[in-house]
Amino acid sequence: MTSATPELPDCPLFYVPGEHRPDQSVGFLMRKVLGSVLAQVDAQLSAYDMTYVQWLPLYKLLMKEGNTVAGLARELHIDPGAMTRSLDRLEAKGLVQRERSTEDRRVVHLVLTNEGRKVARKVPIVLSGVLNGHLRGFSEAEWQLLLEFLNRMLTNGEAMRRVPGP
Amino acid sequence: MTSATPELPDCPLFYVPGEHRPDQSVGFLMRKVLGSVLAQVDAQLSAYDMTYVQWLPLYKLLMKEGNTVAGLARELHIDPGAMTRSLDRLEAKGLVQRERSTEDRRVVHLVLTNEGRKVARKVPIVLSGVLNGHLRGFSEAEWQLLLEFLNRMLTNGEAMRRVPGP
DNA sequence: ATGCATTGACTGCTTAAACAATAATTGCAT
DNA sequence: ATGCAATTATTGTTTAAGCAGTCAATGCAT
Repeated sequence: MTSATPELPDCPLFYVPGEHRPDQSVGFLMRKVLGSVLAQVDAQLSAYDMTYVQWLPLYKLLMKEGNTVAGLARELHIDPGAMTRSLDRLEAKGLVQRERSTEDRRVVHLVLTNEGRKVARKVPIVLSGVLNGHLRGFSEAEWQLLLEFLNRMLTNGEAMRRVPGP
Repeated sequence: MTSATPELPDCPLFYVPGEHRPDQSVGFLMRKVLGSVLAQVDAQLSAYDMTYVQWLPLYKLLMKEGNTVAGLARELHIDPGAMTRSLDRLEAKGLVQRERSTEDRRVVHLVLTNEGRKVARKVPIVLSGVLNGHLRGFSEAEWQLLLEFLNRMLTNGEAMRRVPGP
């Protein structure tokens, strides 16, 4: 109809299938950066018998952003089934408790134990330290620019989800 | 000894534990961006009964960057055990073949089947399209800057690994 | 040349997340 | 009010990755 180009007209051509160089791919690099951050965070959190992913629901509970299985699953963009099993592990460690609701007997209310609250509050310290460490040498402006880039990529991604790509 | 600050002296303080805002965290944003990229790539690859992570070893084989279980595991920074099971699935799909080495009878040589080669070559097309889509509106300079930022974070991460943080 | 450490592949167990199916509620529409 | 649709939590199954342990083969040192 329009032309023979397989890409949308206003799409940059930074990446061309023929010359695929992983070390110049934002996706590949971001995977590595994220892997580095996660590894160091988890290494420090192992002292509390905790990991980053296990902390996420605890933090949501602490911040009162959800207090049911389905609520947390929606917040964390994961499957309710996965959430159930995550909570099984957290409950086994004595960090959260399940309490069947009396108003709506389908829902289970989740509450942090004292131990859970204590652990949940320690994680942001580790997180901040590791992130700051990875940003050593960055100016405030550079940091803001990086955040802007990431937000723009996210917006582009959502736009593509609405209008599936070429 | 030196001072009371809990951070290394030349570490930026972009993130402070007290005021933890996930939507301003590079880690959190990168997780979301990467999730978006991966979801769209895998959605398109499902047409070939393939996923991004399953493609990685195929690509390494295609590029002749490793042709044994241990070699691929090292290249992809994953556990040899995980690699074995990945290859089980790829072999079951008829994309790779195992051939016990005759020189060193411990090693298993991996070879792409014709089907495997065909699939492996299709993935970079999808990958490029999705990445370009996420970079819509980026100038060449901005893209380069983003790559530079990521590389600097990676270097910082490696430095921290050598000298474990504060 | 024998002994021991290393390497390569594999297996069992755990965490994690996705999809699908199920059972028990709840709520809404006719 | 009864029936059906939606919601909630859970369980099974698959893919994936990590750690630890096993077994066979190799190679190096004494």
